[in-house]
Amino acid sequence: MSEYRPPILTIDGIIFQLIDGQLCVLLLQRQNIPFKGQWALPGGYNPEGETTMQALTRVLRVKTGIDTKRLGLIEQLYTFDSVGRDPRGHAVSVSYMGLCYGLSPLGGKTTENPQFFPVSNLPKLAYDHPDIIKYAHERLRSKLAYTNAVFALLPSQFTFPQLQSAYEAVLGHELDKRNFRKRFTELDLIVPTGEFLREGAHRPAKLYCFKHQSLQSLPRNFD
Amino acid sequence: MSEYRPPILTIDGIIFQLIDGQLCVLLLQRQNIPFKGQWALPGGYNPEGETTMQALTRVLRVKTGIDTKRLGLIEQLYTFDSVGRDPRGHAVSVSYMGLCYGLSPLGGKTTENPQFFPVSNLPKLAYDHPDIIKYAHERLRSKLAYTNAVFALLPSQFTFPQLQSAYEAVLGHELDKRNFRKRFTELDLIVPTGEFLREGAHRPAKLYCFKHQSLQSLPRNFD
DNA sequence: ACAAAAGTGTTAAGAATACACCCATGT
DNA sequence: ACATGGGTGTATTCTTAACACTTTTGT
Repeated sequence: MSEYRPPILTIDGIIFQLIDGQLCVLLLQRQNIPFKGQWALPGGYNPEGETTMQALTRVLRVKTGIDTKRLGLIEQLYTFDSVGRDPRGHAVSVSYMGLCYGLSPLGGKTTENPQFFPVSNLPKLAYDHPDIIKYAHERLRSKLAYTNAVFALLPSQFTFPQLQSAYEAVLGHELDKRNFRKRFTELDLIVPTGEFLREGAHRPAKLYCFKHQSLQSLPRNFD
Repeated sequence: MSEYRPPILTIDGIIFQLIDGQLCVLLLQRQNIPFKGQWALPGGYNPEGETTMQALTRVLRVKTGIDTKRLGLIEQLYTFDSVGRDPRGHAVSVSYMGLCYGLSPLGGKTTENPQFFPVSNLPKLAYDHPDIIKYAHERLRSKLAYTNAVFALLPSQFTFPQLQSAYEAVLGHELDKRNFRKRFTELDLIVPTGEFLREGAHRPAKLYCFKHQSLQSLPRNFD
């Protein structure tokens, strides 16, 4: 087993965020071949001695200025390993899905122009990244349906309309306002903070916060 | 990037089968250090140029005599990558869950004594394999709840009591016979073959087969 | 005739869906 | 006073859950 040679190991991050009621994903513009100039998911090499999670943290920090601690939720998605997926050679990519809120401006001294794009309107993408994003969106949809994962897409205080609009953006269809409020209230996941959000010429909205900022599964599904 | 060194890449298979109404998992007894003599999931190295699925197929064939074509369903589970999980060095393992029926005797000229063990009564296991099996069982449970995955645990012809018992073995609790039959019948996944299974001093059971032997998700959940 | 597992329907409780008006604010 | 989005309840349909006896066979 001494002449054993492993494939290259890489990681990719699919970082979702809601912007203007739209589900968006973080992309950057490649500065090198292959796919120079094209948009791609943030990703990079995973060397020996580093876990995939550590590699992801490093890559996100260096290439996008995002600290993984600012992701409200992060979980391993899938490992993509088609031999031909990277033109440079056999590369196995462990992908992670992350959810965040309010990271739009993207500090960091990066050269790769990181930006969030609406998943409904993506630019031409490098590698098999369109498939990976589709897969991640699918996973996110079901995650939202049977867990409290929305918390990671919202600010610490939020209104019921914001909460509902987060669900609608991810699920891709509208929900009935009264039924949504009734069901979500019964789940007993959120409490009113006592404050209100005033914005515009209309009734202010009650602010709520989640009781727990950790993932838990729900007894019944949203869809 | 020329001095980049990847971790070792390995694959592991979690192969489930029902035996005597119990959910069982395939293990083999290690002949080499580390963990010499202990039971472990079938697994092995994934060299450059081979997909994880190809590596799994090769390893299962060589170590257990099982052809992956005889698995009714196989899907990627998770990638385990704690740096300390293999005492020989940093090894990242892509795991696959497989479901099969009737592979008990295990042909093949193997030296590692492959055997199926009930998940409720496992021997001492090497590595982090107890965690991996727990994770796989959890996934299987939810897979059975919202897809037609049972087909992969049953013979091509089966009775309603066998079908129900497969669910009970995986879910770990009993189901109401009449409700189960009603709901499963409504799903319209199976058709009577016209034959009967006679075994013992009681009424023979109608045999059914699945309309499709491919994974599809169900509108409503079993649990 | 008896033991053993297969097969079959109904009812009641709970969950999901559809639906329309009043409320609080800024201009 | 009016435009804007926030907030609220009920009736109907569908789904789930609980439950007991008859049928067919082998011995």
